[in-house]
Amino acid sequence: MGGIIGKRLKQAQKRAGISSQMKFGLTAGFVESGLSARMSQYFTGKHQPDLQIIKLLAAVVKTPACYFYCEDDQLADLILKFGSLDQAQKKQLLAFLAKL
Amino acid sequence: MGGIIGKRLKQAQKRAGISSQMKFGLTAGFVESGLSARMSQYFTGKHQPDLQIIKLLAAVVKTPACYFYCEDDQLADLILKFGSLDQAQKKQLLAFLAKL
DNA sequence: GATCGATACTAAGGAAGTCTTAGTATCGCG
DNA sequence: CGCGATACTAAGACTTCCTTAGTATCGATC
Repeated sequence: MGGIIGKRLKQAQKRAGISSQMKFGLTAGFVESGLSARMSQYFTGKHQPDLQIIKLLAAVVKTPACYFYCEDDQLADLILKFGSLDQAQKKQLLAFLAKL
Repeated sequence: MGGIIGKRLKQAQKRAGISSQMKFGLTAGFVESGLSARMSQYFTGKHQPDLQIIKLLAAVVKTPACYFYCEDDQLADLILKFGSLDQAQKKQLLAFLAKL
């Protein structure tokens, strides 16, 4: 029941090799006091961080912010991979897509 | 000033050929009273709708919800087009991406 | 096995945001 | 002009998040 944001946060943290929710938040620049509770609330889906907060977390794991709102696993995968392409590859991909 | 969500809402409304913010919201199932103000606040970026609300609006314009959080225009375009592919085409696309 | 630190989580109130109400301004049209 | 439709804004009601305080679990160390 964690909600999609929590699920994606969990995946992103694991992928980036961050050892705890706390470190995830600290690296994003959040103040330490009460952070454990806050992060937990995001991960469990109790509360929803707004886009500004998601952007800070997304930057830590070098992932497009919209990834955290994506319910479709295939599309999430696409967003992830797109984020790690260089500009030439992005053009190739969009060209391929146009011909489908 | 408008924020990315407002910008994407505007684009999506235009693309879907919806004549007003009000109709956009009504089709999404929101109650009529005060809706004009609400929609305007979303469009101008004064207030941020949460993901549940974005999902209802996204369904109206047949667009993945994460599109509305996407700041990169290229990626937004990719998300849009991905949403209109059939399953076979999606597989082709992901296969192409794997070979990049 | 007891203790300690680190981690994840929850409850409850204070803080900050959204939603509703009410109203303004603009535009096109009869 | 007068009217309806549209987009927008201000301010309070209302809802949600953030902070404080505390619980529970797990490993490691003694």
